[in-house]
Amino acid sequence: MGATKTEHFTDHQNEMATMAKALGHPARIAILEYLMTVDTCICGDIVNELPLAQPTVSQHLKELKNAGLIKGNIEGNAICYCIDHTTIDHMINYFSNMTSKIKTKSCC
Amino acid sequence: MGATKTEHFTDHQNEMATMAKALGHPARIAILEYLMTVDTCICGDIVNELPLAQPTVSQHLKELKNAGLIKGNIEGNAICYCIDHTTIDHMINYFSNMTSKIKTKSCC
DNA sequence: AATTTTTATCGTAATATTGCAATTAAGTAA
DNA sequence: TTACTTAATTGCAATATTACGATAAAAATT
Repeated sequence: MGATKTEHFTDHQNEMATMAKALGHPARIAILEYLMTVDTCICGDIVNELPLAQPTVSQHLKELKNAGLIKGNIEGNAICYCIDHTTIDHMINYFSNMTSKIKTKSCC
Repeated sequence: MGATKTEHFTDHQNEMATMAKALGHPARIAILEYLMTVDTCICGDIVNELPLAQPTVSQHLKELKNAGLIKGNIEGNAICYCIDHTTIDHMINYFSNMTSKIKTKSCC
């Protein structure tokens, strides 16, 4: 035991959980916010923006990439990172539509 | 090592990461979706809705509560759960505002 | 009072995450 | 070719998460 029982939940629930999990670390929130603020893809210097060692940042970038939230492109010996609009929009829509889906009256 | 270095990030980044982390499991996505669909607070039967044992569900509910996403009220020998609109709205707004903050052009 | 119902907590095993030093890989520059 | 730069990978220790059986706590029912 110890592993998440993904097979018992819908694809959509697993997909949203995967994206939320990827953002479930302040460093990865910081990376995403940084990628959002720059007006072009950024090559490299994410490491200098974060208070973490290079291997640690590399690992966080990998997780964001695995979750589909960012993309990485090889450019010479550097790598150009940017937001993956398709997946991010998918996640944003999920949360944006939440308000209209909440039918619960506050009773607690 | 192994613990998240929260002290290096802003309060807001940590707060968003905490909420995202709480939703980073399909069972907790499922719980939240269930609480959203019912038009009143639900007493108990969340366990019957999920393919997980009662202690496991109780643990997931605790994490959602710790993240501030849901509230629980004692009602006799049962507990009435419902969405915490204040925090959920906070999270929803964060993601809703993302679209306008993304200045990056797709270049990858 | 004894039983049942409902939910939380404890204890524990399996697995996953976080962080980084050391190293590797792969391109660039000298 | 020999450095230098940039980023990924490996290996490992510390910590956290996931899951559930067993048990406890607390109110309701009999």
